[in-house]
Amino acid sequence: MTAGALTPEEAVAEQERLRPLVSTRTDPDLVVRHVAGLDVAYADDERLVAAVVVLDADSLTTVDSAVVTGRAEFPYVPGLFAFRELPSLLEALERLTVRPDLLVCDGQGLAHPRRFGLACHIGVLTDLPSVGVAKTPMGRFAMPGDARGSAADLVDDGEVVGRALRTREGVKPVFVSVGHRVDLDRACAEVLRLCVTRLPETTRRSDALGRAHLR
DNA sequence: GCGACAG
DNA sequence: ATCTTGTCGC
Repeated sequence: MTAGALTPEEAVAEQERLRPLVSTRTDPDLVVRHVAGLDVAYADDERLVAAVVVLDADSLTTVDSAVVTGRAEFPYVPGLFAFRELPSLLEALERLTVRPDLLVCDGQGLAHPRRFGLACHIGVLTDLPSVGVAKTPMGRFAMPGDARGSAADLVDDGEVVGRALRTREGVKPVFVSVGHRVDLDRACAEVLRLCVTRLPETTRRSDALGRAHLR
């Protein structure tokens, strides 16, 4: 037998198996000094580059990074997005020499049809606190105020699954949701302090690093 | 049957 | 995700 890729049905089953392990609680002693940003860049639908950067949360200085080139073993299917990027991202995380206190993922956490987006998945598998920061919403929301820091509930199927967060005055909000071992308020606070422009520096730098390695 | 649907 | 420069506005 070959170690074939999961079928979509098996992937859904895997999400439902792991979902109960997600924690929305923040360790009272959690101090976020090193924050990791995770992102994947694609050369085409096959070749990809997973990039992880670790920043000092106070100075926003890059203190570590890792890059892994790989191949997508799973098609892009909304709701199963994690299965496309997870293997390479986990490998990149293993190559870090600095252990992050928090993971910032490019995508959703609990704001997912089965409440188990990429941020939850990677958080549970690594047992590290994680948050999801998405550029487009997975749910409905009322537009938050114009000031930096304004926020509004992100609601899906009658549940608050995350928050639309204005990270920069007058600019379209981002969508923050809990991944693992952190609460929504703390998640938003951590994301906000990482933002100089609309997107967190963690995602901006991991994105730039990944693209640079496509060549 | 038709639309929705992270990256 | 990716294809893509200059340009309008504060």
